[in-house]
Amino acid sequence: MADPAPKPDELNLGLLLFIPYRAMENRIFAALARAGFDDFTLAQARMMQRIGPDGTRLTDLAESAQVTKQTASHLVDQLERTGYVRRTPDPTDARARLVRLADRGTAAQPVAAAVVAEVEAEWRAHLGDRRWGQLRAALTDLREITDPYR
Amino acid sequence: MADPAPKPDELNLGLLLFIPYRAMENRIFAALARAGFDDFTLAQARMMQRIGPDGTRLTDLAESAQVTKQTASHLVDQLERTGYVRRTPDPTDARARLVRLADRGTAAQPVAAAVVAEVEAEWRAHLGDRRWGQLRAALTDLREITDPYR
DNA sequence: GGGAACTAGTACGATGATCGAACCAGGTTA
DNA sequence: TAACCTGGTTCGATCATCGTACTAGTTCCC
Repeated sequence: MADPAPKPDELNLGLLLFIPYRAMENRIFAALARAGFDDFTLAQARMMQRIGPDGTRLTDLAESAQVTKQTASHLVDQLERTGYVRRTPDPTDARARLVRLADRGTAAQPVAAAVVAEVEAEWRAHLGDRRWGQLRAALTDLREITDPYR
Repeated sequence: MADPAPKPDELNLGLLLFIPYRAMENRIFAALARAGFDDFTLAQARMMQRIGPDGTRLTDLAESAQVTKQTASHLVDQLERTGYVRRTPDPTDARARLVRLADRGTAAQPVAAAVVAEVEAEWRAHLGDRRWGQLRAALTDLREITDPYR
């Protein structure tokens, strides 16, 4: 670590990525809290965000969020207790269970989606359509060599 | 939260930013560990990374890393105990103290810088010079509206 | 088929990270 | 100088995270 940023525009790319990442996360989290969904933590939200429409296995959630299975399990436990998600059996594998959004989770979803759209619109307006497209494209491309999950 | 990624290329930008951010962080952390700097945690590294060449105030570190002053203080305590940083008085304000890299910290610095350079080179090779430049430029621009610190 | 090896998930216990509240000392302002 | 603000610390509680160990179901291969 320690790349003490000689000039403002020469921040290492890690920091450069971190800044908008946290900004997005904070915006979503704050908006959900304002809408009454204030009974979960940021770590729990990070799990929930990764649940697919047809449910997602715990192991996949853990891998995607880069935490251990135990941590993921712990967070899902809490989300289950507060009614955001539920575990259902995986028909294709009796060992596995699919984590799905429950009532409270599906209620929160459109709120989150709206904020994502809002923030993305702001950023797009700031950058302009062309540069916005380039940013998305570059990040999507980077995924190929940086995403251990995919 | 919960934007259950309909198609791979339509991940919300938060996730798209998270993936390479964590990839970079993990690479640096792993390389430092291999080089013998294995006696600090990721959270401590996140602090250290933000220390400027002339020292940085605790409050600034906390704000930049988006943790509370208490957390930052706690992490700096540990880094001080293991010889990575030290606190020196701030000549311009007797209340404040500047957190600076100590011997072990300055020893780790070139290792970290080398990995950052290596990873950036890989990414640049993958994207091509032009797209790489666009990515950096777009992220730097985004900072203007997403960086509460700056 | 049947055992070996592997995978999904859970349980337990320890440590780390993080926060809120309260506080102190040095600065700033009127 | 009194009131207020700001940088930092201390204390205690809670949350997040991991390593180790375990159970149950699956896959592989002779």
